[in-house]
Amino acid sequence: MRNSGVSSDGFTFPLVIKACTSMGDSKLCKAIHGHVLVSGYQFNLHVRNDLINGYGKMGLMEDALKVFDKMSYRNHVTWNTMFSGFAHNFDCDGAVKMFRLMERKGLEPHLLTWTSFISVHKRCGLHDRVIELFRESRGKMNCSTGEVIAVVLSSCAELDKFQMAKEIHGYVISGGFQDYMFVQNSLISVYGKNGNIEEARSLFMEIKVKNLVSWNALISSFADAGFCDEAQEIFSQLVNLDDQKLRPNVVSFSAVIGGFAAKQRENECFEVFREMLLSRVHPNSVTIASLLSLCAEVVALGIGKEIHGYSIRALMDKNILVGNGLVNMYTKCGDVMDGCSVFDRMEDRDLISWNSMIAGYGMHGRASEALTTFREMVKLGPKPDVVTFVAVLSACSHAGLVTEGRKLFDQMSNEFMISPNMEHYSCIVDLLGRAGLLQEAYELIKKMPFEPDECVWGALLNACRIHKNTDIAEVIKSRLNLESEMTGTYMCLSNIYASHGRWEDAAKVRVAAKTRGLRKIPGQSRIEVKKKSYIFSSGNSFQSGLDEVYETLDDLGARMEAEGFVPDKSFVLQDVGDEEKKEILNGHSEKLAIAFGHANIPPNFPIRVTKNLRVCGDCHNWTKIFTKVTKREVIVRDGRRFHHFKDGLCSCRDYW
DNA sequence: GCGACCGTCG
Repeated sequence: MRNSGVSSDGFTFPLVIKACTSMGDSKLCKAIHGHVLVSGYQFNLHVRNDLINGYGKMGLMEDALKVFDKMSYRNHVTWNTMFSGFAHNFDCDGAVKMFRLMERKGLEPHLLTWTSFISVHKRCGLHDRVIELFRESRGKMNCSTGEVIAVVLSSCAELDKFQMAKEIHGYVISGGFQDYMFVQNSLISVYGKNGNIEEARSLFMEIKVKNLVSWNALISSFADAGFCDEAQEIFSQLVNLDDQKLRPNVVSFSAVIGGFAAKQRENECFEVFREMLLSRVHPNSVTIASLLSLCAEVVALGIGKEIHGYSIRALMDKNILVGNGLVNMYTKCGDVMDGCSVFDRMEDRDLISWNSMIAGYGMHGRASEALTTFREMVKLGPKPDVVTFVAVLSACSHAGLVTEGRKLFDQMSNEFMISPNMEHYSCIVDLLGRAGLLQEAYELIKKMPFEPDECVWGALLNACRIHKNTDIAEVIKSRLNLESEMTGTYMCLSNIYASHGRWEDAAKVRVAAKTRGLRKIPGQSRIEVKKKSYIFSSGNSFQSGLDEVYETLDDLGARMEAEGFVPDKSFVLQDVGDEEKKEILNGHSEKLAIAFGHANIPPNFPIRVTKNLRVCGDCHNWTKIFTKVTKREVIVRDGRRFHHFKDGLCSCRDYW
């Protein structure tokens, strides 16, 4: 057009600017801006609004502001476009400043102003503010838009405000928004997050023309509610539609993968991931984070490392979600050093990054590193939250740092203004209890501002077991909630009796638990051999390779006995299958308990494991299972904790 | 005769 000598006008420029914006070509946009300046259209309102829009969408808010500042005449679209720019750039402060400026100028916000202004709060995660602003806007405008309703419903879902969502659903119907697809999609999602999948499904059926978001909302509703097979079924329906406009995207795949990951169904999870790659749908940070979280839960270090490699090749390793997932995966798979090096290399760290690293150090018994990281976080990082304190307190508890733990517990409420919850009390009781300060722990429980739960009593009970105190154990027994489903507490009590040779009392507690139909969920162990994960648990038939495990255990047991090791029999084996009972009789399982359970491994105890075997996970009774064996070091996992044995010395206090 | 600003899902 320009080559043929036709000049642009106030209609041409907006179209070209829009094209630049959709290509994300900011250089070209600036060049067009130059043409605007020399061709006399710099005062055209439409052109200027489009320039503001383009710069805002391309992340150049400074350029957008320059255009805005130079304008002597602005209309409501100008203001709305600025708010939209702040929203796209997650700049809530900028939007708030602009809103105040607007008020100072005596301008009333339009419906679309409210939409953008509310949206920026949602994008910045300020969901409470979204709801406040929604009320304010409805009060002032006496109406709303479907777009705002979609945003507010999504914030309700984030805040678990399902009652409010229902009220807004009422407003949707009375206000005539019920046929608006964006609102319908949002409603599916909020009902789905509340676990009301039938309502989500019927809302979905009511949508006449469904888009991909509608499908994804339904798939994730089922996946979130734990119905991953149904989620996959809906996903297949979507695939079978064979509609060019409705091809599953990264969100659809990630929802199904996330559903299987949450259920620790790794086979299905990786199968869907493979399908995703074959369909040439590119995974993003959310997909990778789901897979890493699965690897962490099922202790699949090999696959976790492959995913780490994939994320590097896909240039995603700098992403904060991926980084957090890697720190979590490495530390939970027993590789605290690799977790640490990922953390050190992260360019941005959020609350979750810091919490994951502190918890990672804590579960490996590296309390001093956990505390150093915590202090560093206080100095440079985000404000510690409830999870941070669970991590530091349990780190102290694991390492027996009583003074530090007490100090942190006080600081938590006095300096950080975080009131301790049940988990924090469990940690501090565990800390004091393990240190033998049973009376102090008991006094603390009595002073708790709310009713202690089974975890708190369980921590004290466990301390009674360690320090062979039956007096306090008896008191706890009377305080235990009889409706409790915490079978672990009963089993601990039973073990205390057993350790004192009070076999009848031990049996009574067990019978009491059994008559109420309480059964301990069997502990499960996992072993990763050649990138394949094997699961075994007591009472179940084992997969192949068990002979090798027993061979190793026999070897360990024999060596321990040869070193003059005396087994700690304070635990009794319970809820075992017939096969295990036979093994207990022939002494096999006792060796297992010795090897993994409660060993005072003597100094310089030679640890040799055949055929590079790696076993991980936990069994309730035979709690400690090897996770990683190198020439000089053995890492053992006990629930969420890790114990490092090096040259016969263990970093865990229990083994001193 | 033509335009600008808002939104839902992992």
